[in-house]
Amino acid sequence: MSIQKSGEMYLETIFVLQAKKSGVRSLDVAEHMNFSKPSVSRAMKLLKGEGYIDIDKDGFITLTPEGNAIAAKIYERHTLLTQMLVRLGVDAETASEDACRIEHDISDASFAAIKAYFSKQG
Amino acid sequence: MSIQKSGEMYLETIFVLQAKKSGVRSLDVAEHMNFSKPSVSRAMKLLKGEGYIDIDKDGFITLTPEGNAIAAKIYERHTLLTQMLVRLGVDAETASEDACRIEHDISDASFAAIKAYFSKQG
DNA sequence: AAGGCAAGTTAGCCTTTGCTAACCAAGATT
DNA sequence: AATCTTGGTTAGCAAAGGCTAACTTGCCTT
Repeated sequence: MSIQKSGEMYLETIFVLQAKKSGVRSLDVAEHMNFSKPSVSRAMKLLKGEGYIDIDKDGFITLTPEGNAIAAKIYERHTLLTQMLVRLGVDAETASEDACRIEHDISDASFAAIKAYFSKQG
Repeated sequence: MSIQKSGEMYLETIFVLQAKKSGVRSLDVAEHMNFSKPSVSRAMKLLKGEGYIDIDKDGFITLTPEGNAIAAKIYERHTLLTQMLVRLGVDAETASEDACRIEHDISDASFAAIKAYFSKQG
């Protein structure tokens, strides 16, 4: 079966952490998401098995091209949906929290429509 | 713990069915949602235990005031989110499917903001 | 060398929520 | 009366995805 919401969240987190620091490990992901080490450990094993990430012998995680594509897509959604909500008057924190859920739920078509609408004006 | 997404979906379905026919039973819900009878049976037991629905001796289901409040809220979200997406150019079916997921995820604040924006103009 | 810390893994539990198989109970039909 | 159909329930499985407890491993320090 295809990737799940939780998988998308993990990939997005890795993506974000990679942008700020060099060398992302399981523990960084756990801290950032507020999950336990074993939860992340299992998730990483699955994501690796599905070909979305690589883990080197020292435990450093990198996104494969497939993993990166998903992460980047979700991250773009997160950013744009947050912006949209903020523009409509929602406070930044709430906007980000809501975006974090919607980003996994919305179809490509709907996201494209929202993006088009809120890009060209506001 | 508070009501779950799945609970919201069941309540919304009962709400919708109530609007079209008099006397909603478990089986109607199952058919409408494409779920098995036992799944719905269990869900109804839970919703009843939580005070969201009543079930009479003949199996007819009615929403309690609390259940109705949730159902109406979710249904309003569904309707308005669908409308919004359609207005942005998404086809009706996709819009409805996406709305069906987003309706459970969004905060009151964000929904209010979207509603205000898309009500006053277009 | 011996102990201590940091990162990860293993084992196994729990909840949610779908499912099937099989059963029960009540009316309707033959 | 005997059977069939309808609606519902019971029992128990499965997957996803969180958790804790406890172990391993490797390094670092004393």
